[in-house]
Amino acid sequence: MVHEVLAAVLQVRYATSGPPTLRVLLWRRALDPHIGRWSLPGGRLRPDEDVEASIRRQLAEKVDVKQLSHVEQLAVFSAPDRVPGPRVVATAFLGLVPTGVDPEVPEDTAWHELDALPRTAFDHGAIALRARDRLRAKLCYTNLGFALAPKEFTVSTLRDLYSAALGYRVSATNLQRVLSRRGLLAPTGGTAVPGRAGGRPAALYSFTGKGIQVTDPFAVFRPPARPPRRPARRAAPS
Amino acid sequence: MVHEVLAAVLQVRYATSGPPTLRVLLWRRALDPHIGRWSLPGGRLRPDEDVEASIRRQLAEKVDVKQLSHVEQLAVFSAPDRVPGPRVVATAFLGLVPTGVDPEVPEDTAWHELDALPRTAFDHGAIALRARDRLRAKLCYTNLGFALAPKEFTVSTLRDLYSAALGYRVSATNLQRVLSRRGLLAPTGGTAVPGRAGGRPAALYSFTGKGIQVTDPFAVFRPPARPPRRPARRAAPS
DNA sequence: GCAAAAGTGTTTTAGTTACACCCATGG
DNA sequence: CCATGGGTGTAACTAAAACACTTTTGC
Repeated sequence: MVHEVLAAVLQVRYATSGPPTLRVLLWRRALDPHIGRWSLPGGRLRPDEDVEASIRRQLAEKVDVKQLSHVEQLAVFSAPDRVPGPRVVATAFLGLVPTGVDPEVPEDTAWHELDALPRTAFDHGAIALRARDRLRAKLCYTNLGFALAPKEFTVSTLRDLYSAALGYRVSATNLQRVLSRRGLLAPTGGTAVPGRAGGRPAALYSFTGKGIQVTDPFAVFRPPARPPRRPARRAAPS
Repeated sequence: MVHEVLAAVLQVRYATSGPPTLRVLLWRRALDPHIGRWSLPGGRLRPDEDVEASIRRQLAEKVDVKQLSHVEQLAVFSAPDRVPGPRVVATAFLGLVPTGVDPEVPEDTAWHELDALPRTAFDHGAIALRARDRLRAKLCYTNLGFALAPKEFTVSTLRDLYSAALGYRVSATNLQRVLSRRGLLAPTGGTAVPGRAGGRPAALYSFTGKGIQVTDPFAVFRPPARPPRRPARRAAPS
C-alpha cells in the first residue's frame, strides 16, 4: 500500500481588481490518470520521515518552506477507489502562507479561488474545501490570523484578510476590539501612509505570538476558574 | 508500508464507589514487542475498506458495533520509529460508548481510567489522551453529549457524565439551561424514582438528535446573520 | 472646507454563571 | 415535619455587535 501526503496550501491574495480572495495552490497533472486536471501538491511518504516532515519536504519544491506560516493535519482520505489503480491512502494537510509573500511557483502551478475551483483530480477538490472549513473554524477561536497576515498590517488590511477567509464582511471596529482584548494585537508604533483619497493614517499592528494557540477554548461549560466573587455573604441570624 | 487503525474507545463508567470516571478500553498485548503492556484495539487496514470501516470492523470483535454511539478520526501517527520493526503508520480514532451499556469484552481487555493510565505500548497512551482532549473540546461546542448518555437520563446523571468527561464539576442547573436553550434536550415525560434518601423525583430527558452537530459554531466573528435591528432610525433634520 | 478613512466611546444585546428560593418525595 | 435532592426564577456578569461620533489625512 502506498501512503501519500497532500497539502491544501491557502493564501489570501489580492487580485488586480476587486477584494482579495482565499486561494489554494494547485498543480496541473502531467501524468495519465486525470491528466490535465488540477491537483494538490504532495507525494509519497518516505520511510525515514513522518507525515509532517514529508509534506514540508514536498512543498519545498513549490513554496519556500520558510514562507509557510502554519501546517496542520486535516484528515486521512482512504476510500479504496479514491484513485484508480493500486491503492493510495492520503494524509491531507492544511498549509497557510501569509498575504503579501508571492512565492516563486513552477510553471504548472497556480493559485485558484476556493469559491470557483476548477475540475480537480481525484478527491482533491473535497480536500481543499475541508481545508477551507478548518481555517474558517479556527480563525474564530484561535489566533490563526497570524498565519494569514504579514508581519505588520493595519486593522483595515486585517479586516480584508478575515473577510476573504471567512467569506463574509467583518467589521474592522469589532475585529480590533476582539483581538485586542485577547491580547493578540500589539501596535508597532508605525503608521501607514494614507491612499490618494486621503484619510487618517492607519496605525500598524503585529500579532504578539507566532505559534497557534486557542484563545476561546470554552464556549460554554467553563471550568469554575475563579474563586467566588463575594466571599461568604450569607448572614447568620442567631 | 503497513497502515493500521487504532481506536481510543471512551466511556464514562460508574465504579462500585465514588463518582463515575472517564475510561478507555485497553487490551493487553500477547505478542512480543511490548508484550504485556496495554494497547489500543485495532489492526491492519484491509485493501477493500476505508479507515473508518476498518476500525468499525476491528472493534466489532471487542465491542458490539451498535453500541458505538460515535466514531471520528483523530489524527495520523507516523513517526518512523513509533513501533519497532517494519514501519507502521496509524490512523487513530475516537470512539464513544454510552454510559450504562456494559459490552462483553474479551478476557484480555479492560477499562482504564484516563487519569491513571497504566504503562502502554508504543504511543498508545498519547493517542488515548488526544482522544480525551478531543472529547472535552467537542462536549463544549457540539451536542456530543448524546454519545455519552443513555437513551433516557436525569439532569443529575447528565451532570455526572459531563463532570467525569470534562474533569471538573459542572452545575446541573446551568447544564440544563444551556442544553435546553440549544434545543438539545427533550423531556420524555417519565420520572425517575427517588433514592432511599428521598428527594423530588427527577424528570427524564433524552437528546433530540442522534448525529453530531455543531451547536456553537462561532465563538466570535459571527457572520452578520440578522438584518438590522432598528429599521432606519436616523432623524432627518433640516 | 470637505470627503475619506481610522479609531474611540457608548449603548444594546445575548448568553452564561451565580444564587436564592420553591417543589416533591422518603422516612 | 424535615432532610434530601430536583427544579425554577432572577440577578449579576461578561463579551461581542451595533452605531454614533471624533480624529487625521489628501485634495
